[in-house]
Amino acid sequence: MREYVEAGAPPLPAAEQVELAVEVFRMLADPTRVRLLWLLREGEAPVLQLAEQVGKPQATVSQHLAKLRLARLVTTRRQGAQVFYALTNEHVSQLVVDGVRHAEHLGPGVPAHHACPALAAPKQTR
Amino acid sequence: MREYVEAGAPPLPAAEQVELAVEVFRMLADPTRVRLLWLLREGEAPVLQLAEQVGKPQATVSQHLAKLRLARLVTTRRQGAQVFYALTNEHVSQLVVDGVRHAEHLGPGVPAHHACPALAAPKQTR
DNA sequence: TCATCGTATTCGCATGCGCGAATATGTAGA
DNA sequence: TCTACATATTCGCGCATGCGAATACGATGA
Repeated sequence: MREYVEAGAPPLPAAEQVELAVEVFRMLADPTRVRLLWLLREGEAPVLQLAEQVGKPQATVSQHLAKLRLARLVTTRRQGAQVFYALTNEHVSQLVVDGVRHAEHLGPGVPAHHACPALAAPKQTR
Repeated sequence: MREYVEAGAPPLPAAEQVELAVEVFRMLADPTRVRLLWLLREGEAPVLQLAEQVGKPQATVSQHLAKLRLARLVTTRRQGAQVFYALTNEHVSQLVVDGVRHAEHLGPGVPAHHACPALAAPKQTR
């Protein structure tokens, strides 16, 4: 059995890419922001509406939206005095959905269903 | 107080689900842990090897692996004095890959001042 | 049993972040 | 102009966390 090939060059991705990915994950590492992004999947919305829907003060939501905007996860559109926020692309939506769906499989007792039909979850190592 | 809105906009997912997803994202919100998970995509590995590959002291890597284990993202297998860590399932791997690939999509120019001292070089002894 | 290696844990420091309260900016309408 | 509304920003507190150094635990072999 051959193991991995270890040389002086590990298969690590570029450092900057890791940093960028971490930046995105850090944005998703907050319940309020996840809820905001989740709501924005339905379409654009102004700040006050989002604030009411997530049950947080307007200033807090504005701060979170600002961070999400800096991280390029959402974009803005002015209409009169209001500012409508929207997801930058569906990739963001996909990440959020995947995270939440993955969470289903991780409960305190891992009671999730298995995608394996007729197989009692053997150890399929990749 | 219920935090559910019945204004035609459906959907905030269950609170516990959001919390679980956030916990997963928080695990991914650290460069060292992302690198560890990335390396584990190649297969299981003991702590010291991982420590050398990510260029961090053994104690630090052990702490991160412990957190990942508590979050159910990795599993352990003893063989003699060593402990081999491995990814729990492919969902984890998928999330990491998606995050990194999404990072590529964002490209350069994320936020503002980003004086990142982060270099994945395994020779940085801080 | 002791000695050694691999791993896990504890401690203290510094940093970053979410939150709330108060305030500033800015945009329309009368 | 002034007024009202929507959003953005600043400040300070409290809490969580990554890191390194030192140490403790655990398993193997002589």
